[in-house]
Amino acid sequence: MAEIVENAETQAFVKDITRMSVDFDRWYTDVVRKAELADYTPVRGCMVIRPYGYALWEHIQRAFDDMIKATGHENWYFPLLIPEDLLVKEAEHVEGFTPEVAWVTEAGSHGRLDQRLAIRPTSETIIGTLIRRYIQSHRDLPQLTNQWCNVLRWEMRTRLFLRTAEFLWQEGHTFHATAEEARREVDLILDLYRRLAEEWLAMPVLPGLKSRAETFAGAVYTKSIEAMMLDGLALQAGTSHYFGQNFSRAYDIAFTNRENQREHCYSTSWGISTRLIGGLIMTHGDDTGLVLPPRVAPVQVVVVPIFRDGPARERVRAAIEGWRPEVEAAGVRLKVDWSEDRPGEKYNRWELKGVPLRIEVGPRDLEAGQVTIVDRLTRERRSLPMAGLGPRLRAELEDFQARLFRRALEFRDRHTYELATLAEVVDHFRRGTGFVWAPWCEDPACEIRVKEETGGVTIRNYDPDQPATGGCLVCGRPARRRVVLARSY
RNA sequence: CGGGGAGUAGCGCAGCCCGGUAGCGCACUUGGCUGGGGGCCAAGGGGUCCCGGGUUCAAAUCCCGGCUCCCCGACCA
Repeated sequence: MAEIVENAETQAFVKDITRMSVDFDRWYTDVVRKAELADYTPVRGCMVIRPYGYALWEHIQRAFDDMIKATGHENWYFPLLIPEDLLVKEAEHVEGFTPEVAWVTEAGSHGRLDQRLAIRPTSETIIGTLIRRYIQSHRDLPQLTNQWCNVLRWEMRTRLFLRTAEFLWQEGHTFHATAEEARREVDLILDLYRRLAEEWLAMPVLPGLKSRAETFAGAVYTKSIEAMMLDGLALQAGTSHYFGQNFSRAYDIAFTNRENQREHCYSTSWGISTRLIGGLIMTHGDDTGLVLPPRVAPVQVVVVPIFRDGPARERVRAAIEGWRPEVEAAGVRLKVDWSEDRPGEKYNRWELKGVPLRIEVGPRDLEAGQVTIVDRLTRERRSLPMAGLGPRLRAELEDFQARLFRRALEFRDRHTYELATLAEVVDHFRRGTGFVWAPWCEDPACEIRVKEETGGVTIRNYDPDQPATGGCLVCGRPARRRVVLARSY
């Protein structure tokens, strides 16, 4: 287990959450439930996403949706149900997914269906089938489609956000006239994912290529972004796949090129899901609960009014209403907590919910013409003048976002190692976690060997442009790749 | 999907062995005192004891089946 931020102060504050150092998995579940992000339901693997969690998703969604719109992509909606004969056309793809596909076999008074219908585990097959109608000429390309939807995969072990049977995601599916252009699309999206993770979620990631063993079913290659969680495990936070003509051949998605010849399209697909929320929690959280990056926090600044009696309450209210419009005009998502709870309870509740900044406004502040501001990371109290609060809070939030990213990056760096041999790797993962860079010859047998000897450590990904030096950690033959190894979610 | 544990008020749990009026803490409601880090006093409300069968005069308790959650091992965004 990685080191955990813990001191007497934090211990005194938290009664509701299992401490990270005691049980990381329970800590995670406690945070998800106590922060009111999500909860269990009567159906295994299906969760209810509560308003605070859904608001988080909406901010992530908005950020990424804007990015893909700006790069020419369009949103569609494709059906939930996929006829069996259609699903099974791409052999490798089917083989990869059938173990976790759920089927609709009968319907109401209709009784048994002639052909069972799959509930989409992903939509390559249905989208391919439908999109071919709209592609005739190279002039119809590229088709840059995306949809925001739910999918269902019958998972064995489930965890809130990280691996649920039903989850929300975005799946992009694009069709191109040339391999070159499709490959560029895969890289473009991977970079948008990197930016979403780093700039919005303050979550540092390693973009790279997946090994053959970890490649998506039916893909020529898969690229991913990999993040490090606070327990040192890797989280695959987004994937972007290049299919070449695999799907286009299976589903006959073709166009007439400039030479008047019929040619199959080159396609890609890519996705991020509500899993990102799990990643967010495990990247920034602490023993007192969530810590949210301002750019996606549903509430960026919470205001706790302090007063003793009616008149004092009124003065505090007037002061807050005085600067509130300016703050909101500055684009700050502000919440004033007028609930009847005591201030201490409010502090704890909003810290648990990860709100970046808290403002306290009481009689002492009014006299001084200031507010008290407390930071979720440092818990330091400072005073800010009421005048000019809008721009000032904007700046504070930007600073908070930057500090959060820096903190996560430093954590990752502290838990990243460079090792040369299998023996060292086995020894390392016997005692700890984290990322380990190591040289690899690219032989799948060596990859399997690593997984077996370490009990589950896998190659997360690698930079295909980066040269490797030395000998393979397993067989000693000249290395072709410098790969990152980790246990993963 | 195999091995282990759990499900009783919103939450955390006791009661179950040894069948007989369903309990405790927190939360909740009302009133008062309070209010800058989870406050105090008083009075209240709240239960398909996970679901379905069985045994019994009688089941939270015993038996059988199922569902969900947690932990440990094989597949996965």
